[in-house]
Amino acid sequence: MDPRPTRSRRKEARPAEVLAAALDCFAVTGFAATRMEDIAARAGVSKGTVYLYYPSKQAIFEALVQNSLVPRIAQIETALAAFPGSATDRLRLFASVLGNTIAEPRLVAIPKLVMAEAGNFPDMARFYRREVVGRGLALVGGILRQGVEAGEFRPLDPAITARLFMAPLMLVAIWQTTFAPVEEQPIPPDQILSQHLSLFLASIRAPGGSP
Amino acid sequence: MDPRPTRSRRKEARPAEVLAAALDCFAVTGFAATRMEDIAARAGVSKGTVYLYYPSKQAIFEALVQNSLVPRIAQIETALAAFPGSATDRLRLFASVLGNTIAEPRLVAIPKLVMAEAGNFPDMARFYRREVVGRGLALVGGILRQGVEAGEFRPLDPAITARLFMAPLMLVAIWQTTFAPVEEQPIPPDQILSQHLSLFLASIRAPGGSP
DNA sequence: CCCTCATAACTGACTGGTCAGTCATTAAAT
DNA sequence: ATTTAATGACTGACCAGTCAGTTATGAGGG
Repeated sequence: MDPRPTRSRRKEARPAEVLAAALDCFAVTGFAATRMEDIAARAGVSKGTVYLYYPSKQAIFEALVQNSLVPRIAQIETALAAFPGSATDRLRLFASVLGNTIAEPRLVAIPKLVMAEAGNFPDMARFYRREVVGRGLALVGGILRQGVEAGEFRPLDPAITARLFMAPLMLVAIWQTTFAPVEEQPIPPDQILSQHLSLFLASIRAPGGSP
Repeated sequence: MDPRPTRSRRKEARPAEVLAAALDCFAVTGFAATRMEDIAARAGVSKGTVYLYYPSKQAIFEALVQNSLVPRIAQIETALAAFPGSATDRLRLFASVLGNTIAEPRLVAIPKLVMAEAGNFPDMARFYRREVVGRGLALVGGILRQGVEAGEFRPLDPAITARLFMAPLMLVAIWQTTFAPVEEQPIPPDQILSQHLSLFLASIRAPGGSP
């Protein structure tokens, strides 16, 4: 009579489902204000089941950070390693891949959570700083250094300039998840990003370079 | 015998003291994880006294946002109105005043809190968007428009470019309060900001302008 | 093919602790 | 003596985490 069983046994699928549900909840209410029952309900499961796969709320948070962003960074790293173009083209590629990531509010929620909870979970902040931010800055810094050596960019400090390159990307990400629901006349993110790319590239281009 | 009275009655000073204490607590543990007793203790007062002046924890949060940043923005607005220089100089002034604000971790904590709690308190997000972010962007946009009209900057979209100007300022602010305690070899914020100013101004300067 | 039975995935009522907010009492100030 | 700022023990709600009990599943036996 009942078409679908009220209970199902799917040991393999649960962890990922729980993580996805937790991310949805954390993204709108934050870490502290999210109840384990909320996560369970959204995952279509009871609270006890959540504890079968994760020993605590903090463990879910940690798994979330490790699962979602580190693979994404690794993917960008390999894409860039396989891409032989000029430094300018590689910066464009980086910005476009990261721009796509930023368009997913669920992924952007994670850095926001890390920032908000850095005081409560300093180990996670350290992990995130090293494995996500550090690797991202290293990638951009490497491209900048390559461009300077090739005479494509004027001399500049790669570490500082990498941060300046990333800043508008971060800002757009944060904006999307903080003020977008409240915005009256939103500006499309890609307009901001393409304007950023053209201003930024113009400002670091070596004097003798082609337009 | 007791040098200082265990109780003192200072109706006037309490609200500000409570706000200052609350800001300190929120800054390190976030809104949800801060207990009213923590705030009271840091203000040198009992929990009941806090409730004499603020009806709830959320009310403290709201008062904090209204008290700390709106005056600061107003102050920048009047400073700029009284400052007659070129658009370039006015941008420099804006950046330097905001740079000083950013150097105070206690003030930077507020936007971080607003971002983290935007989902729980959408009214506060709206207020902050309008009274702080909106006014800041309007100021920068106005300067940019003035510069374009004066032939000082090349033609550009003031709304978009204002956001690009603000991005590194925001990034430095967030960085200072998130990763700085975790950083091995920190980069001084003013190095980032001065590099940003020189790159940004170079990229928007009109072709015929002076170096 | 149907019917145990064993296994373990799953459930949700319960516990223990925490904390926002209250209020009867205390004491400073005038 | 009166007023009112200040106190802190108390209450009621809420929730992370537990565990005794329930049920899906599939193996083995008839």
